[in-house]
Amino acid sequence: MTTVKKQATISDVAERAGVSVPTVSRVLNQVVPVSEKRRKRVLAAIEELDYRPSAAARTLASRRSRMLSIVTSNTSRYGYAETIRGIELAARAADYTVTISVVENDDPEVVRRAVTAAFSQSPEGVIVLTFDPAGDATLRSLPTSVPVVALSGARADGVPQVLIDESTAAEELVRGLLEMGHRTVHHITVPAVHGEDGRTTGWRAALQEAGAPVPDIIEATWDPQSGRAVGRELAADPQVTAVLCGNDEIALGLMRGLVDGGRRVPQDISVAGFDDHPLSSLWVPSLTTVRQDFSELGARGVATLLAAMSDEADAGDLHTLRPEVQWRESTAVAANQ
Amino acid sequence: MTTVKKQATISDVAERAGVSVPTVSRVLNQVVPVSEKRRKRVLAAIEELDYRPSAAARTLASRRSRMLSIVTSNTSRYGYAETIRGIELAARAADYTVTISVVENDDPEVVRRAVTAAFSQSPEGVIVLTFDPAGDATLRSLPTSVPVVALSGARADGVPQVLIDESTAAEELVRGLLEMGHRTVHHITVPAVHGEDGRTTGWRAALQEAGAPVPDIIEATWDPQSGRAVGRELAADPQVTAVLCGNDEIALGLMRGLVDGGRRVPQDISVAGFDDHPLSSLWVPSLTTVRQDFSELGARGVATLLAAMSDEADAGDLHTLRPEVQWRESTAVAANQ
DNA sequence: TGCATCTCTGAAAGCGGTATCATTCGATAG
DNA sequence: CTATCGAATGATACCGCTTTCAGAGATGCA
Repeated sequence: MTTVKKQATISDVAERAGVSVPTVSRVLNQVVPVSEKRRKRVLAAIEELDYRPSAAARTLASRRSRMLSIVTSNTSRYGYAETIRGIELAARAADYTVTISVVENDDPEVVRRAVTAAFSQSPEGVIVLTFDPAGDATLRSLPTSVPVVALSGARADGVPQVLIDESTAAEELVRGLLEMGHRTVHHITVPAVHGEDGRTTGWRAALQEAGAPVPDIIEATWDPQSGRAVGRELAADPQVTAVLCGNDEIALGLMRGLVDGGRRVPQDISVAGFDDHPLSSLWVPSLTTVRQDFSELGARGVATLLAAMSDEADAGDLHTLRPEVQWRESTAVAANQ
Repeated sequence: MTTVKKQATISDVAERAGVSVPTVSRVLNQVVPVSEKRRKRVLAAIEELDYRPSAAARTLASRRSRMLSIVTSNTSRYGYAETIRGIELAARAADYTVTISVVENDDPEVVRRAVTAAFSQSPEGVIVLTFDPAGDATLRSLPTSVPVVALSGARADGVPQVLIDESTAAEELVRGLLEMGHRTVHHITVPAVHGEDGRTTGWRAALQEAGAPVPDIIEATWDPQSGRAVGRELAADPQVTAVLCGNDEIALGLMRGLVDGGRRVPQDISVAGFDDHPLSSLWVPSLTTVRQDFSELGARGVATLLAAMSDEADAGDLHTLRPEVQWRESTAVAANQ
């Protein structure tokens, strides 16, 4: 079985180096100067004993956990995973450790447990991914004992926030599609926050501005297979010539469903997604989509949170990221009927 | 700015409930009985003060952090993300919190920093994802002060391990392809652990067993675009009629590259992947691949680690998961030439 | 050389819990 | 009513580190 040898403590190091415990602490935290002579001895002792400070003891004594907590409903889906990666990178650069707590859905009890888990480590700040109802519900039930930042695609009140301006990008996409001769653009959504997400808002605005009909919204789940099911249905509807999807995974599923139903993309139907999933440019046809810089979103989230933690930010703060439309093969001029 | 009110401590609760501090601790940990009367008072006080125990203080006093640490080179790629999700779920069920530390590559300094980060929280156990060289290097430089489990696609020595038996599945895949009339099967790998991964071993074994030629291995990176580049090259080589890829993302990239080069899948060339990425069944054509249950891998990893933590496991332990071949549209009988 | 002024260092007191152990309480038996 | 014993409770001592705070050395200037 694994050999277990006891971890050295700060007093082991102090003893070995022939200095007091606080002196070791000082060389560790390098804020108060320590004479070169002792400093070297301490460093050597640390090396020899393979000493690693106990984060728990540090947290307790300093009342600073150097931890940030992420609350999210999902860790493996592309946009979430990339955002989390961005957060973890930025946090590490600022010398913070990140813990993740997962809220599967917006059930109050589930939310409560996730919040408790998030706070059990006494984080100095919390980042909530409000891409969906679960994140949204969490945001509303967070204690106010610690600074919070929301990362999202739609506005939320009372909390500093980094927002991806999905709405403008969606408008651009829809406008482009209309210019290609499509009578209107259908829209498939993923379950959104309370109210409406920016993609939907932009989509509707662009249609109305152009005087185009606004079709009923089609609701899908987060599972790409649900896009396929929708695709099979839409394949039968000759009215549909262009579809904007809430994310790329749904779009890819949709394309497959359309093919299942005997339609061709983009000759018969144009399809656009949202996110620029790493596989979307490899699809046949490659997918027109909106590139969102999720890891940048995460990094900005951390920056905003650190600002809030040092009182340099407030609840009104709003940082906006401009996503970028990528026109690719899955969209084309409308067929002459 | 965000309102900050001070967190209640255990002695606030004790005072409010009119009991001693240890009594509060006992109702919290419910291991020693407490009279119903006091118990109720304590619970009420906890509720009223919105008290949440400090994990740091607990860790320090009990020498049990209730933390598990994952070391991984990647958090957003499919297989990794799913495994991490499985770990997090299983850990939570066992009342453990999970921290992740990322090793970007196998540079010794990078590895050292990741190890330090992983250990700073005094985890009670560590899970290493040894899917690649970075994870592998980490495993070799981990201190032995804490139980470790490796999650992997190839054998590693001296550590309890959960292994996906890729080799058998790869053999099955190659054998199937040969039976479809392909002269041989080419193989594209992703950067592997030292030595060879199970996919490659199984691939070679099946070819040799059938007396088929064993082509040179083609090396790709973890980036799906590298698969596309390979595809464009292979499209020009008439010898190539079947390709086994190290993972689905490469396979999807490859298919795109083949299409770019004017070849059809599966009519001209059969392609198979590894992982059963959620999008692989939606591709056109849908991808033949090997379904790996990553979240089960994570769950088993936690189970094994918990066993090791209670001395019920040892370094020789090896649990094996049998993945399952999924035959889909991207593979077909060889064209008559 | 003497004294004020900085620097650097160590002693001591916690941070918020848990573990140990002695004590008290309450119920039962005699 | 008292003796007895187990169950419930509280006092006390840390866990490993940081944070005062005061003292010891080193340095500068008169």
